[in-house]
Amino acid sequence: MLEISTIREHKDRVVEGLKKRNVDTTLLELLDTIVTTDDLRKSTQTTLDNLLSQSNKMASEIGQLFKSGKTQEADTLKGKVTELKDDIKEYENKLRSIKESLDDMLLQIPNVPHSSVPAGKGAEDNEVYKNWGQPFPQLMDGALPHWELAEKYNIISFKDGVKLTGSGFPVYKGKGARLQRALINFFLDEASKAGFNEIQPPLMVNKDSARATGQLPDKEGQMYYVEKDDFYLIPTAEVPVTNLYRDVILQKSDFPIKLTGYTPCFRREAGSYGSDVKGLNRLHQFDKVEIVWMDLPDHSYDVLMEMLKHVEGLLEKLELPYRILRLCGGDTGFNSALTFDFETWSAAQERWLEVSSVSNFETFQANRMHLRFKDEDGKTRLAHTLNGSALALARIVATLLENHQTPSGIKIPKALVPYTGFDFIN
RNA sequence: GGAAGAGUGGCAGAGCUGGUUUAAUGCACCGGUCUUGAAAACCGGCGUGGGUAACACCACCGGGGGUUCGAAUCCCUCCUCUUCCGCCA
Repeated sequence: MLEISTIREHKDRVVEGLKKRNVDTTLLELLDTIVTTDDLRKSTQTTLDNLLSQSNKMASEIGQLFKSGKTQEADTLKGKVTELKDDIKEYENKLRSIKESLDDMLLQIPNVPHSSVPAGKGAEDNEVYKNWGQPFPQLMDGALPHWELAEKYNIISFKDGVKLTGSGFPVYKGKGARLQRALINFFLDEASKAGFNEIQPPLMVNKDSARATGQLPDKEGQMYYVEKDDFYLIPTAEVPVTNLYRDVILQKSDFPIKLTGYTPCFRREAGSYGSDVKGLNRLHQFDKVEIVWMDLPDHSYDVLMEMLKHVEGLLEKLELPYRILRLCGGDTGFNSALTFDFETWSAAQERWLEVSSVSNFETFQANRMHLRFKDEDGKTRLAHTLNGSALALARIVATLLENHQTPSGIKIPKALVPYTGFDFIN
């Protein structure tokens, strides 16, 4: 959520930024409405405060009168306060509805993109920031897509997943299961080496948490919901891990806060279809190691670069060709100011698969979460939050299988062998 | 799941027979005096948000709602914690 002060003081910058997102012009008009509604909020609040002040004063006068036995005077004063109460009720209601509509409006405004973000509508306008591992390794004749490899070597069963639960819930078996576990441990170890503190969070969160990181209200339909207890299954570790710092005021010396966590991720993926959902490409449950970083505002873009380096290192150790995209305005997530997507080349499918998304939210998320720190002058200011996948398992497994296949089986990258305990799947 | 008790400012801890306490006091923390320096002592400051040029002022005593002229204090409800019982990895 943007701060109203930002909209007030830097409206030009906000408008310019939102234009890069290719948003509807009504959204730009909303900015003015927000400011005028906020003015109304202030004046209504002031009126209400004055009424409350009067009523407070009278109430304590009544107390004094009772004490000194002047019951009659007290009673007449009571009548006066009762009259005030109608006004107070009225202004309280007015204020509440103003605040609600103000909130509704603010929730519609996405983050302002960073100056480096190119304008654009969608994926076709993203900028290739870096390529690695090209030209692509040539696959042998008769190379198979990962879902066929999975079946051939009996390491992943989509069919059994359907039987147990439904589509999008694969079952990993034997070396497939072992490969999953190896990747999780590899990613967690690499994150630990890079100074991220490992967290094992709950896999369900309450509404407050889902709201704070921005899943609610906009992405409600994407989450599995446990009605009886009012919990949501997490769509990413970002939600519980970031929420550790909800409603927290830090000291400057507490930074940097670097966290990592492995969790399964649950996504309903309503409306997805076609080749998109084939095999491991898009699942309802997948494993992911997430890194979350909170820091001072003036560090956050250095931090973003450091996070990129970390993810690059992982992909290179897994010997997977990848590219990094700087997302254009239209493709950048609602909460993000700057996002880099990592895509690995799925050789057999001949398409790119997104395996990581690294973003700087600046104060957008912190504002909603109330994550702040004390500045030197004693003022509380919003911190910056960032996060990224490091990495998302299922698609990594997909490209790993496809890219490292040989006529006799699948070769495990050297860096992973200590974790799998085998170097070949056949 | 059942029963009882409890949730107060960074921590500890009063207040809880409703009105000079609209949050005492102690510790911690920050500034000052004193000191060669430090400690001690003393003086002052010391929560969050709204609001103001700055004050004033307003809101917040687990969350939400209610009673009352007035609620940390009474009532309802939810959440959490502790203890006991039940169940159980």
